[in-house]
Amino acid sequence: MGRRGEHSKSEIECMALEAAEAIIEAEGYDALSARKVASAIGYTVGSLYFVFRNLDELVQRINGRTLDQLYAGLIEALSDCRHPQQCIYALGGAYLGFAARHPHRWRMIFEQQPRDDKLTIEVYQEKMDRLYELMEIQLKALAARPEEEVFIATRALWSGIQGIASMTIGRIPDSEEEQWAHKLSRHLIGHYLTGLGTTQFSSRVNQPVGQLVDYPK
Amino acid sequence: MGRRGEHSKSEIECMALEAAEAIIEAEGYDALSARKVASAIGYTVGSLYFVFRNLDELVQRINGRTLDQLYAGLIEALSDCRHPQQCIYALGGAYLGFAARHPHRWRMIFEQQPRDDKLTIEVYQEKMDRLYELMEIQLKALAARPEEEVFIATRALWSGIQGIASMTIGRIPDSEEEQWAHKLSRHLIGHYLTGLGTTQFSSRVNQPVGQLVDYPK
DNA sequence: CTGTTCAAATGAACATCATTTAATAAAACA
DNA sequence: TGTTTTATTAAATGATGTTCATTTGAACAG
Repeated sequence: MGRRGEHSKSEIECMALEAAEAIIEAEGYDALSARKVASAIGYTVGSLYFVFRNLDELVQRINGRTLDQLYAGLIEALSDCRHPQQCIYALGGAYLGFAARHPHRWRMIFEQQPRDDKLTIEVYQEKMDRLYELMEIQLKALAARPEEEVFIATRALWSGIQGIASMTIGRIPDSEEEQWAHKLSRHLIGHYLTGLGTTQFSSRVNQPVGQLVDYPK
Repeated sequence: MGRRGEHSKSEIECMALEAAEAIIEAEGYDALSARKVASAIGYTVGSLYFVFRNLDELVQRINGRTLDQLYAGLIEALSDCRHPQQCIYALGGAYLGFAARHPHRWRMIFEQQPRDDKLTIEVYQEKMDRLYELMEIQLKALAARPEEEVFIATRALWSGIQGIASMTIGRIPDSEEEQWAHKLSRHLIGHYLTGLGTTQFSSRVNQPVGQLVDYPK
């Protein structure tokens, strides 16, 4: 039972975040409850509300930390690659690897719904932009393009990888699932970049078999 | 107050599903509750459990219906296109349109987590495969490729579109968001298909500026 | 018309949840 | 030592999903 002054406010905060993360990692988001977190750190529910405004805030804090860890993982992955294209593959692989290793926490980022609070969303968005930026840098290095196009390409590519993760990565870690995710990722990135490359000079030099028709503007 | 024998079991089931869909569409998944559905159809909670095993089952039934509607929308979209590539754009556009028009029900499909019941998941998977198939047909028509590659391409492309939807479509309908989603979709599909087309004959005829390096097998 | 049957429908009960708040106890300070 | 402050708790509130004993009313038997 947390004795008076045994832990500072920020210590309790940290303990709570770690306990909550452990619960989520082990049993999933639905298993998270204020009482469970409180008892895990040796306090009662009320104390949690002394530190966090509500459970939503706790979840958003965890999401922030998860995004930070993800960012660190991507940075780490970039140290193993040289050429921009290699780096893009590395980013995709690192993202999928993280999602596969921490499926519950990763899903939580996208499944939480903030009822109010635009402020926290801004911090959130900032962390997301940081992730985007890593891809943007590689795309810029790959080919000189108008800023607008790089912006779009970045979002399209990240979205594609995110989609692969969300369609293939289940609730419990499964190495076969992850392999499949990586395969899809390499396929999508590979062909997308090839397409980006060919349209650099001319958008329709190579008409494939079948009738390739331009999308109506 | 539902009088004795006023509605058959399947009628109540249908009423409940429609009421629940209306609640979700209007207030989101979190606003759904057994009591709310029951009172909406003029019955009490207990009666709901006479028809559905639990709320999870009701949600899965709704998801099934949503997937059916989505499928119908995609079929509809295919009637407006001629060439395979046009059709692929149309599929992507129809998917994003549906997600934008019914954000809550669309999200529910991916956010629900089945604790048990592999049986319902099979029906579920079957409906998903039907969606995949629509894309698969177009890809096959676009270019003759090994079956395995078409299989992968189908999943990669759908995943990409799904990712775009999940990253851009928020909780409340917003036409600007939807426009942005469509833009990303056209971009991703366009370059991906171009890439797929160029690699049909040779995988590296057009080396872009910057160093294009093959992904290590 | 009366009594019995039986499934449909109910509403209360249970356990759990997030959140609030009045009470308390310990530390800090006078 | 007495007062103030505040960290901490326990209990209360109202909502949730789910269960179940009870009731109700329609259909049928005599």
